[in-house]
Amino acid sequence: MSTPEHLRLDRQLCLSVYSAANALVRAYGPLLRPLGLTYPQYLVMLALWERDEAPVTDLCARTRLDTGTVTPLVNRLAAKGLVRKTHARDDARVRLVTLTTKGRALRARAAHVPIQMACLGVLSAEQGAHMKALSDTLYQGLVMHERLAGEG
Amino acid sequence: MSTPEHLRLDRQLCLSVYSAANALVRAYGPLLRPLGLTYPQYLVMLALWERDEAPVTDLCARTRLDTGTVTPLVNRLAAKGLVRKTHARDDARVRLVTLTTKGRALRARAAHVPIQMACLGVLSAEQGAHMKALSDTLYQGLVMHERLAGEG
DNA sequence: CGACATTATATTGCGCGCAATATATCTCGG
DNA sequence: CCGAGATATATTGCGCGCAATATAATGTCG
Repeated sequence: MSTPEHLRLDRQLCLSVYSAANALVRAYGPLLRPLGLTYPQYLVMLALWERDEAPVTDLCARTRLDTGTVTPLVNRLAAKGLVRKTHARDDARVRLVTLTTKGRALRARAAHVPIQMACLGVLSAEQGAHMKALSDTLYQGLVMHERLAGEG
Repeated sequence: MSTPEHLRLDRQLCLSVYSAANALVRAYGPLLRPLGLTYPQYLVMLALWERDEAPVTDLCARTRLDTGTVTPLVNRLAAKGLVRKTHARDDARVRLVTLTTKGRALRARAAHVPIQMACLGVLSAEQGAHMKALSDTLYQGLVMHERLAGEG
């Protein structure tokens, strides 16, 4: 018997999104390797380049990564001398992640990265914008769903 | 000084796609765990449910995973008794991955998975179709780009 | 004040993604 | 037939994703 429509691999939205995301991360590789960063590390650095200092939880929220990923990742950034971890004065639980001079300096060398990626020219500006909007909708819808399931 | 537009985290298409893909895989978790499958394992099973037997390379191509991922993954599927590995008669290099009876039987229990996912209702049918088209375009463009870079 | 939930972070274990490398086996030109 | 590439698969090492768990500090409410 033949495969029902909905089980066909080429019909799965998830495979398309999954493989596109993986290919995207691979595409960043050649641009980030010279900077000594992986793609998720780059996300955290982007967050810090916007604000020199942030609690781990804040980095998790803005990069959409989880604490199990961010804690060791930040330790690796610290080992490279790009960030430092300090204690917040008002709340002994929170660890502030702070850019070092070296970490701040890396921003200049990273400035070309988004530009180069855009220049791969795989999607037009409108396609990119549309894809971003749909991805954000999907992300937020799924996260919402997780929350609901988590309570019930 | 403030962050230039193109370095702003909330402007990155890649973060949107990346986090959407991760959320999608997480969303499959509760549906696949009862079947004893991870999401990439599910992709390989989908490929095999379409055709009982396939060389590893063929599975890689259809699931868009690479050999370093698929080889140990298939070994885990074999350990669960869902597949078997045999030798092709005509070419001693290729290993055929074959569904076992147990693996074939699992298809019935997986039939509801795509339906349940669709019923999360995060994207409309048109949005889903559009997102799939854009994702495939992005994937194929990036893979094309990898190939070109790989040669030069 | 003291039990108890909540919050911030860290840790562990397993599977995956990927680059790099290794090892057969095949193909093809000479 | 022989040797140079090409092809199919496997292996290794590291970083990440995530669920589950642990630990400590904070907040809250009786």
